[in-house]
Amino acid sequence: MRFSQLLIPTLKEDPSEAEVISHKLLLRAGYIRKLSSGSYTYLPLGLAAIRKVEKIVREEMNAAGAQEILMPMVQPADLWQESGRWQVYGKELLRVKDRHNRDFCLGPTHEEVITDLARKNIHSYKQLPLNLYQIQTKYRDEARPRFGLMRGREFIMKDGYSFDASDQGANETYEKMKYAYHRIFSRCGLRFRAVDADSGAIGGSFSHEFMVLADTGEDTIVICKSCSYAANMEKAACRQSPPPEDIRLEEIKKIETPGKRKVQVVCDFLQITPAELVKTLVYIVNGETIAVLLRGDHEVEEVKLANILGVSDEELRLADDKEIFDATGTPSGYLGPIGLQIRTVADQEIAALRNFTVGANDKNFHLQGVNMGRDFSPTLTGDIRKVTDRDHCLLCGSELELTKGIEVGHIFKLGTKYSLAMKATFLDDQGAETPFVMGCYGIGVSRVVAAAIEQHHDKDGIKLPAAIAPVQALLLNLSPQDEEITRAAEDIYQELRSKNIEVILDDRDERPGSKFKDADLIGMPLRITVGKSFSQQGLIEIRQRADGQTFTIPLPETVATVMELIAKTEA
RNA sequence: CGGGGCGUAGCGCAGCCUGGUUAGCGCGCCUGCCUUGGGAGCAGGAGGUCGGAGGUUCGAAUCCUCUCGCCCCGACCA
Repeated sequence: MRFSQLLIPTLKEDPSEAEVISHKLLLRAGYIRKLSSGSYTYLPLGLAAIRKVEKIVREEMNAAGAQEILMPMVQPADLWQESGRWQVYGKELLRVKDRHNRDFCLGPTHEEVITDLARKNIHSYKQLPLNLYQIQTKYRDEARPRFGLMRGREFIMKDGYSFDASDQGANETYEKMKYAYHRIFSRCGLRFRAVDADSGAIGGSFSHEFMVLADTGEDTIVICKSCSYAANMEKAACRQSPPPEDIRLEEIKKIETPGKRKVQVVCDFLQITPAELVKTLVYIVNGETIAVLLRGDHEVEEVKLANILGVSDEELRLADDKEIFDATGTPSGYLGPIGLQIRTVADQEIAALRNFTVGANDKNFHLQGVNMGRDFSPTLTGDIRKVTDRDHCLLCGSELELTKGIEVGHIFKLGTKYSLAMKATFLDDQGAETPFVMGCYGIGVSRVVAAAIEQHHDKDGIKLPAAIAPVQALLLNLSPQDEEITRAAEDIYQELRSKNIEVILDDRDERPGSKFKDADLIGMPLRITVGKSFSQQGLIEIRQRADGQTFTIPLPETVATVMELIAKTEA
């Protein structure tokens, strides 16, 4: 491939629309162009990188026993009505009508289609287990697409679905997929962690997210500094504070705190720390008003709260000031658990507190010396807060670290949610009609490319890992007018091609400076330069993009050296 | 969906507040000369319904109304 004939529209300046580094570089390096908010055209380099990721995904999925298929992107509404998600899925599901006025949607995911496929074609346990996947463009009408390929409306996804005859079989398949995912992201050259995730609304028993570690990540994950524990915020647990020593329980004192409502203000006024105060939040849960007790320095994790209440997190929200007053007769800021007439959920940390401060349920008053159990009893107690970096690992007690991650993969054990809803069954070895036990496994292929750039770049441009770089080498002919140099560059080019080494020859009539700048920007692992040092000393320069290491060698050794360097990065 | 910002040449921007000649600048693009190891230089040139519609005015990129698009924060995100 010749640079002069490829569409690689590089940009000198950052496009104003891009915020995060991967978005800026993908645009500047001519990998992608935007069509409209959240949808992008993949130009030759961008597509080549995506194909590399796809290739790795295919190899590992096939090796794990999965089979590739391709399902329609436009899906009939009746399947979604059958699973119940036509109503539940919300605005993200882009719905369209055909010429007969029948309802369809653009597939954001394919559980319904695959389950329909299975129920129509799999009838016996002898056909199981079955693991199918596809790599396809997905459409989700995102409320707010952002960050280029990171969160688009339209994006390329590998989605896989497994069908097992038993729960145990499904667990084994899940583990196989987990292993395959580790291999896939390792081969892509990514630093990542698999974290425990909340399987929440989807149902099913467990779920892991594969998170690429990067500051621009949209998700917060919790990882242990010394053991392997890792979880996302919704799921992360930590050690409870130790049970208190024998402390004398004080009497309750009512103290006037005029105008002091915010935790920090009350604490400053009373000369205590937020950890010695218990705040009372009010939630509306399916119309019911519920009080939530939490240490002053902690925050609610709504997914955990929803789980303990046995509802979905969409069914709860914070009450506004008027709702609080109507339900409790007290303005917000002075609420407390003592004497409250509504159901109360306490975070488990409060059990470890003694003689703490709460609102008095009386405007401008707080109570000190309060103790749970003696003075009030919550309806429910449990872990309902977000873990902080001051907490300690549930498994080993070491320090925890909060870090940002980009979700590039997510695996779920679905169980029988869809097979039951859609009556997808087979006959087991006893002749009994049994629902499939399912799992589903997603990888954001286009997002992987963006995440890789977030992790691998410098001030000059992209430094994609060799495994997913569009091509392995960029060959610079610095003087297309110079016959000798051009002949040498062409010879190297032909020889590399004959050895099946992917290479782009920069044969453009540009000055050397521009070629070097573009080379750094588009970021191929190896840069091979034929220029002045060749005409003067017969030497070729090979430079590694990743670490800047440079080799100057005689022309005849060039191709062998290139092959050596490529082999080394693959090892 | 709530809050904020921005739409002027392919890209990045100025001009708008305070209306008034042919609407500017840098980069890119085209032609020629020159130059050739880190985005050179000189000369010439092409390229704009100032996002769109309506209004105010003798006159609108500029003021007003509506509308479309894009970006950011939040909500949302199987």
